[in-house]
Amino acid sequence: MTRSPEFDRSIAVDKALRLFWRKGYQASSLTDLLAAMGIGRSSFYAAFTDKRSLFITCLDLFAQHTLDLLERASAQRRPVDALQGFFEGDFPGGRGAKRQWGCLLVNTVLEMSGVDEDLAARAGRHLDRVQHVFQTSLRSAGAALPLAEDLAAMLMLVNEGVQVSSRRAPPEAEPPQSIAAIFRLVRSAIANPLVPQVSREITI
Amino acid sequence: MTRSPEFDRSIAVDKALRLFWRKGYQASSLTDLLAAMGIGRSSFYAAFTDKRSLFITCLDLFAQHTLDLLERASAQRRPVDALQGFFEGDFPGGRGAKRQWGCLLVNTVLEMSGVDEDLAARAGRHLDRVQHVFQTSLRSAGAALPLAEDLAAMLMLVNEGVQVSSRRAPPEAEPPQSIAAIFRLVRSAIANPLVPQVSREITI
DNA sequence: TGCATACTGGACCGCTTGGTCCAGTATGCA
DNA sequence: TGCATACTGGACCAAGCGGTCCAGTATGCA
Repeated sequence: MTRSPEFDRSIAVDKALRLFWRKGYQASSLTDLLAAMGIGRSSFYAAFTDKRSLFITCLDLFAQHTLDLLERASAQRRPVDALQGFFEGDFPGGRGAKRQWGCLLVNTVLEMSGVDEDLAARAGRHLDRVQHVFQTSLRSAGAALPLAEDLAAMLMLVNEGVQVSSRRAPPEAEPPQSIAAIFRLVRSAIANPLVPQVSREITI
Repeated sequence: MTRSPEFDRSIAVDKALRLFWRKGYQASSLTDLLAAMGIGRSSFYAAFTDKRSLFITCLDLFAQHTLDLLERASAQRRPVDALQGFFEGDFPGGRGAKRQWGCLLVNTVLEMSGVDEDLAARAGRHLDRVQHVFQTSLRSAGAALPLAEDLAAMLMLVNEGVQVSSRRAPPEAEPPQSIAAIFRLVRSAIANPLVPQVSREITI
């Protein structure tokens, strides 16, 4: 009765995700996508409606993978260790994939704001959820609320920055030393909250 | 004899720069560019050869503006204050422009790597020069060499990250509190270099 | 074996893209 | 005033884009 598609949907989505991840939304042409996914045009539109719809699927999938990974890492290690491991390159798609292509969410915010605000906002909402996980980890590591907020926001900036520098480095490069330096700062800020806690209002 | 063009070249380049800055390279179509610059197609190709060539011009110009601004700021204020001011939104194009559209160099690295490696590498080289200025400022603020290197690399990551978060915030938003938090960490690391200086080799 | 189902490959479409070309025209000089 | 210069607007082009359509075919069931 109902024939099943001749390709594995989840594998095809994964292939598409990797292409979008590497080249961005606009630069991934339909022809590129079809070649990467190994399917024909009709099958593509039958299964995924649209290039844009497929991209949204990939975006949501990527965000879910990222959150899952963070959650699993936090369950196994001390919270700050888990965060550091995340920054140093553990990621969906295997170790090193993150450093090679950056974070699809970050890339999308940058590429699509001013071009497709809905896509940019969607990626931004996913990033908010990631930041919230950062904050939770920091709190459970002992950071008080305002400090945890600040540090989470900072890690978010760093996370976004890592993606950029990763794209400038050869794929086999070591994770940047600066990550280790940042986490030294983070640990010392948590261990010794007295120092930096001066007058949020005045400094701003 | 030689007629001068009817448009002001530097103004036209500036208009193009702003468009590229806001929308990115790929999403800025020739039609968009012509409308923004207020010139016709033939004049465009006569004056700038190519869309790509014009983009390179804009990229180099932006980098030069950025370096000039950093240099001027460092001459007027204490080095770390100058850096913080830079991060909080002083920029070519007026205060707020940076936070609104990010850093063209960062945007270009992300958009063009995997698409046009030469453009990405060019933007990356400009970013290296910016990072070198960061490092110089930090050294003159009293940071020893390895610490200055680490902090400069960290600020580079943060710089790149700021661009991303800036695109997610409304244009009139205040500079993120996390920048103030980061500079508190930076100042305390310089003032108290004992704490974080533990075993670079082991941590990596 | 034969039919109905529905998935597939590829021709095709209109549109937009970056880029070329040329006739028209404004300019500066004699 | 008239000419030579060279800049300009807009028609035009091939190529590539995302998306549609249909004939062909492999599948599962009776």
